[in-house]
Amino acid sequence: MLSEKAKLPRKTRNKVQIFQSVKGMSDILPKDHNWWKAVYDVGWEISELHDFYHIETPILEEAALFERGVGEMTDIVEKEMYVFKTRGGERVALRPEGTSPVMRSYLENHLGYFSTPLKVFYVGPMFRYERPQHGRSREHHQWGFEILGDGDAVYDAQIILVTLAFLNGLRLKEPVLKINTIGCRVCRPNYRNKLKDYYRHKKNKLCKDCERRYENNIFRLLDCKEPECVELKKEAPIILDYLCSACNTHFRSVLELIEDNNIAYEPDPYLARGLDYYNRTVFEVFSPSLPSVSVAGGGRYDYLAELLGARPISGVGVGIGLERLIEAMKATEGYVLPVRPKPKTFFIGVGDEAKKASVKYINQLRFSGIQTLESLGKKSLRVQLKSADKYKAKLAVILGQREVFEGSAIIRDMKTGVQETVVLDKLVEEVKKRLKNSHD
RNA sequence: GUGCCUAUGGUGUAGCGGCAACACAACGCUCUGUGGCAGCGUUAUCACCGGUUCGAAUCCGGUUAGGCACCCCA
Repeated sequence: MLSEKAKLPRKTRNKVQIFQSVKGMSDILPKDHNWWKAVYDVGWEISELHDFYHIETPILEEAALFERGVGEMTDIVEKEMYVFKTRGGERVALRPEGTSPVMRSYLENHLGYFSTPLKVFYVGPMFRYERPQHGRSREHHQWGFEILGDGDAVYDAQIILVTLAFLNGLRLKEPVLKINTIGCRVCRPNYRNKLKDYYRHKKNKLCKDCERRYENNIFRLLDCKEPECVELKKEAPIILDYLCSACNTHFRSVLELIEDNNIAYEPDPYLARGLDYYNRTVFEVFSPSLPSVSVAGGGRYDYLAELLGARPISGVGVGIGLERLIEAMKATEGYVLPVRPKPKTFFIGVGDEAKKASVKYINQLRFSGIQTLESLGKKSLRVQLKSADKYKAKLAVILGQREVFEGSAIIRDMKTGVQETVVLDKLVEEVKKRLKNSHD
């Protein structure tokens, strides 16, 4: 439990305490405007191209939804979920992941009637009470794609394709797709037994953590990095040899489909996922510019609906970590954002009368779809022009007392310094004309 | 939850027991109707509390916060 005593904020100024964001949560700042805009713009465009529809579920859900869906024994639910009681006594949780809420909504709103399979995407914050670290915080944002209502391998492939299309649309270089299958409830227990058999007499050679994993989560033992465990792993049975024929066929189909689309992938027989609802296909995507953590992870979850107490409904989906994605974009050498900013117009008003008129004409320009900046709080023409330069405006409109009196305005091309006087009432079309002629 | 490291203007750093310095950013002025340059100015009781000392940003202890690794994950 957290201490009841309020913790002192770190920063103090003249003995006044300054608040800071709670541990592990950070602000998305104006300086990153273009990065987030690129992600949202590309995300929406790709989603529509791939026939995914928007869905948003509440950030708060009944805690039991995740306990049953994600699994009570998983780390996410056991030690990372924000759970609390509301004033009315309901036990709720900040969502740690997006798939269970989407399935809840599917069942509650009978979304199968909208289309089968249902293809949806969502974007929003997820919360996990973890120790913050590089690439990991207590609040992060995910873009998710889900396909519900059909278990065919073509949908596993489509989830992977839309994920890579998203990354490609953002010009993320050479994403690495790691893929595996974890079988189903027929073949997975079978494989688990084989693994137990293999390690039974080697337990004493494993590292401390893996001794524990042998009992709790034997699959995790396979991606341990301790040298002795890596050595033992070499001879360990791999799941591909123990798949039932249905799972085997399914996995082969998925691989064939992504090969047909020229997607490079790395089979990773040790890839597992930490959520109970997954079966068959699991995958993760890495960026070479951010190799330590995955930017996306997903898989098939044909058991989720049953775990939630409904009839079986197949599903497959992916979560893309947006902070990690943006970090990977930033870390890519020579990276260029895919969205081109529109040319901006800077409006300068000098003198009280002109300032008043400026507000009106700025509003007209904006109404016509022209991004218009200003720093009317500043007095002199020189200083306002300086701002125009700083914000890299394409054009500056100058309105002084003289112009207001004459019913005119000056349009200045910020690059060439060429100025023209135009009729004030035709300002919008004159500005439009000059923006259209520009090539950048 | 375990271990390790760090804390000086808005940002990045210097100072290593004796006057808190530099670069960049922001804002202002030189310059009241014309930007990019230049000069000047403003922005820090050195995270907090306590100890050692004639003297502490500097050494010691505690607190808080942040970072990194493990666990796990987007």
